[in-house]
Amino acid sequence: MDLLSPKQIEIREREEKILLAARPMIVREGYHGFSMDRIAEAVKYSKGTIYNHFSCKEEIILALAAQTSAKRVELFQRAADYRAIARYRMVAIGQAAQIFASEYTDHFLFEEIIMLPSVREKTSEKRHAVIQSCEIQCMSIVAGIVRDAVASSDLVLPDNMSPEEIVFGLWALTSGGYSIILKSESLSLLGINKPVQTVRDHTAALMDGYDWRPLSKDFDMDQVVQQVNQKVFLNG
Amino acid sequence: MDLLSPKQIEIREREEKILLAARPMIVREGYHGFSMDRIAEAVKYSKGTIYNHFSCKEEIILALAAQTSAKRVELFQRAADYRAIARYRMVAIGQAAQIFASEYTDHFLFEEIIMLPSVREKTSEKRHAVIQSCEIQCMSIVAGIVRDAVASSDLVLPDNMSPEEIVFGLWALTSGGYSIILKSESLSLLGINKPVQTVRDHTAALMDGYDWRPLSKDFDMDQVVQQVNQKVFLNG
DNA sequence: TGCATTTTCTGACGAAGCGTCAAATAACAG
DNA sequence: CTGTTATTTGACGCTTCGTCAGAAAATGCA
Repeated sequence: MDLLSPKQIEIREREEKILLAARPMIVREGYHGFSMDRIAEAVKYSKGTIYNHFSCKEEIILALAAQTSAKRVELFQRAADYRAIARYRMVAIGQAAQIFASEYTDHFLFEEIIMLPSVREKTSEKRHAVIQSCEIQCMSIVAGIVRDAVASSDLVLPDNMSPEEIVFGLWALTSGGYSIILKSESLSLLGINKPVQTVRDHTAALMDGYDWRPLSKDFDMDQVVQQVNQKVFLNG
Repeated sequence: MDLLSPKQIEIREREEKILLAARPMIVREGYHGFSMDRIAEAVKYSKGTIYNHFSCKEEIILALAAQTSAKRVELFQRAADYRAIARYRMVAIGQAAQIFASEYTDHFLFEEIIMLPSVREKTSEKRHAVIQSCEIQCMSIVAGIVRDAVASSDLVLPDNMSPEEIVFGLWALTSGGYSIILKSESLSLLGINKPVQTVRDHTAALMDGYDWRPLSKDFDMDQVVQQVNQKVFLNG
């Protein structure tokens, strides 16, 4: 049963085509290098037609960010479905975040652009809501794991702290870490040589700080990571 | 003894005047709202003269970010000079970061703009180096406190982890946290109501995770924060 | 099929901003 | 006072954005 008319399908496909052409342009030439005229030329449609799909060039970047946001939810869901104790599933979430960061580097560029207030103002609230919903989904996936840990007494929440607030800390640490890694080329100059490993160590330390069992000294982290890569993400 | 000729002083003053006019314009109207023509009009100099000072409009934003970066170093230095055990001085650093985030909200906007690759390419390496040097100073100030903690046996570094790598974790957590607070308007929707407090709790948990003495359960955090605000930052 | 109506597409156009540079002005030196 | 150098100016060329009147295509109907 076709829910979409042929016309709608054509529109969808063209939208896809535009995004497909835009992505490498933005990555290669940055926010300023890419222009609507050049996209129009690349996809062989007139500028007016492009503007029928996207009300401004920022809207295209927003759509690209929405695409990658959805990918992250997928990765997180895969990680959360790993059949293991809560603490190990958190390792899987950490791996998901790392895979996302290395696989979809673009996303961070797009995100920074669309979050600039001047860009945000002129872009559709609706598409922002899509991204926000992905954010909420990721949050609730991870908060679910925290709840499981509490239910099985691996973790006792501090007074006045919700599972979501625990997740907020890990989120801040991870996103902050990767954002510094991408921005600051001087990390090795500062004495940090394996930043990705260091981020992982810190997330472990943070969970240890909340006394989340098993503590990281009480299990073989490398082995769990390897296990997760094999069973969850089918790598190696 | 005058090291600067009257002419040089005039140039300095004009530069200051330009930056002073630009800052609120950028904050109010964002990266796109502000233009060189409008700045020129505001300071009553011609566009050509503005371009004698700053090679492009992005360079102005870079200069503004450099100003605030220096302010952060000041705050961190003040915090590090607090005469107390290392762990309490870390509380002071946390307060410095919080004061910086609330006092110089602009900085985060400027930083995001200048870090965009397309912006970075066209701005002076020299001014970027100034900002990087501020970053290195902050890092070494905090790493110094970590070293003090190690020296007085309050902290034992994990194998293969340097003081700088410890700082990296706290830096990631704090900057990531404040960046989420600024960007994501949906935090309360996600169940996080006092995010600043939560960031503080997480930094404490992270240090607890490394078993940095005294553990946060073994001293009165609120009291130390209050003490720091009074003695170091002269507030309250 | 042929014609009317609606939808979609097009690219020329106005507006605005960037960065330049030849000419005007000011500063200075003799 | 005049010749030389340094600084300032704003008009100009160029690029890009986003629009919109008219062209082209699709659709409906007799």
